[in-house]
Amino acid sequence: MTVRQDIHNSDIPVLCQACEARHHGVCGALDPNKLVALAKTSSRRQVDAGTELIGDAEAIHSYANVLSGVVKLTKTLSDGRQQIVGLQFAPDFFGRPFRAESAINAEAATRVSLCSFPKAALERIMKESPGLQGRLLGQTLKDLDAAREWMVTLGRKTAAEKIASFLLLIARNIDRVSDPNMRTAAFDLPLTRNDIADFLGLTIETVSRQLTKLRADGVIRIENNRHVVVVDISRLEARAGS
Amino acid sequence: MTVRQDIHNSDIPVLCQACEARHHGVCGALDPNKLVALAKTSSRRQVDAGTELIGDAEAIHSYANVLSGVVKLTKTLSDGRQQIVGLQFAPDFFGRPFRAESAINAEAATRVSLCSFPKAALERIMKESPGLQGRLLGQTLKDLDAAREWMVTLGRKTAAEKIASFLLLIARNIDRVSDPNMRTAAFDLPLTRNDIADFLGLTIETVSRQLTKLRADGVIRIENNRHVVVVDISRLEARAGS
DNA sequence: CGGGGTATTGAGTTCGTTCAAACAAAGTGG
DNA sequence: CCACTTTGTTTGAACGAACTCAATACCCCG
Repeated sequence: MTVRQDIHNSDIPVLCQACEARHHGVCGALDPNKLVALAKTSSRRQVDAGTELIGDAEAIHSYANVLSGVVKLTKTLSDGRQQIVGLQFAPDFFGRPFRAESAINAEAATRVSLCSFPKAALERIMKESPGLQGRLLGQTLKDLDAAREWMVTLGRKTAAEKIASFLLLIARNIDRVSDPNMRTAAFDLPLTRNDIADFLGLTIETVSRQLTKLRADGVIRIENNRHVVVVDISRLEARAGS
Repeated sequence: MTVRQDIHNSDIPVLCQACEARHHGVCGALDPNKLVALAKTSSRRQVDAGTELIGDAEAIHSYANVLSGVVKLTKTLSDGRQQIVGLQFAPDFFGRPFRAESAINAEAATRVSLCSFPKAALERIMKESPGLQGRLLGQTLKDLDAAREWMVTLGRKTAAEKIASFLLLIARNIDRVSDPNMRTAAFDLPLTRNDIADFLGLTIETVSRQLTKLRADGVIRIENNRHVVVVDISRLEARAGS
């Protein structure tokens, strides 16, 4: 990708010029001055799948934009039962404003690249840029909508419908099938069977059986356990129980 | 309750003086001038249980503070299966900023009194009062935390644990048992068995059986189907599966 | 080729559901 | 005032979807 060199971009920190978050993420609310200030304290990094980003009941030191990969947010009961309560895809923002402690655990589900900045820096800039607070509210509302949507899936859908809903969620976020005339999709699953089970409130065996059933029915193909080809998206939607 | 007549309160609209939302709710962010402006367009009203406040896919015309009673937020699948995705207690704010359409349905679960204001008025004042946006973000984060907490309940808890978690939620919000040395609680259930089932992702029969079991085990007493006395809160907590 | 993590498949069980009936409280109207 | 509906709740018996436990298969990587 070539970086545009016109006069406007010259004010934008190099780090941010090609960043998706600058257009659709929280950084889009910032003028060049603020962006420079934030970029000074921010740092990009790549982490492997399985890296813990925010520990449950740990102090929160930083916020981050997800630039690529998938971050899973989990909660765990005292006896070890686990539930994934959210997935963050690029260019989502994550972190917990206005709270010293996090009630959830954030972990890289895949290899993830992040742009993170210290809590203090973001909160200072937030005071000066009301637009940033609005973006943050927007992100939070989006997360809330997603959480409530998933509550329906968890509380009222069958195992078969849960799996179909999950595959659609991934297809829409990884393969970006918002286009309704797109008939097919293909992607690598960002989650293991164990993660999928923890996301859907099922066991790994049930997840496996339902995937096998979708494959046997010709709705999907699975290659190497992780790569999924959705043969016909509308057939998958029909099984997701809208 | 007597209204204080000192010089400060004289600037506060009569409607707001005794209002809980002015201290803990979104209105707390407003100075007297802004409060007067908002109060001019706002109106109090009481509605009966079952009244629809926001229809799914309907345009949103107003926001509201819940002053008393309980509002349930529901989502419905195309075949009629329903899930309650949130409960709003006083002095919660509800309504959906930045979106013309609501994806959820809001209905009074009990008799509810509301202080509602038109969408446009709130959004205008929000531009002028950055503190209000912060409060709104705070309310949204609170809702998000509650939703994620409930996702764990829906996805990973047994029917018995779901019922215990539900009773604790109600006890904490209706009877305000935040005090940890409070050993007992009593309240009227704000939801029917049907609502409880829709909140917990269960059937009414399972809800009824689990309540009967808690009663048989001496953890709770039930009077007139609606009034619940929690004999020992810590025993209920032990059954909620933290 | 072997080994370790991950995924699939099978058999039996359990928890919550479904279907059905009885019960209770609160109207409604003759 | 009492039969009769209506609505909400409880209880029972049988069923089934998802779980548990156990064995087998797959895939990557050294």
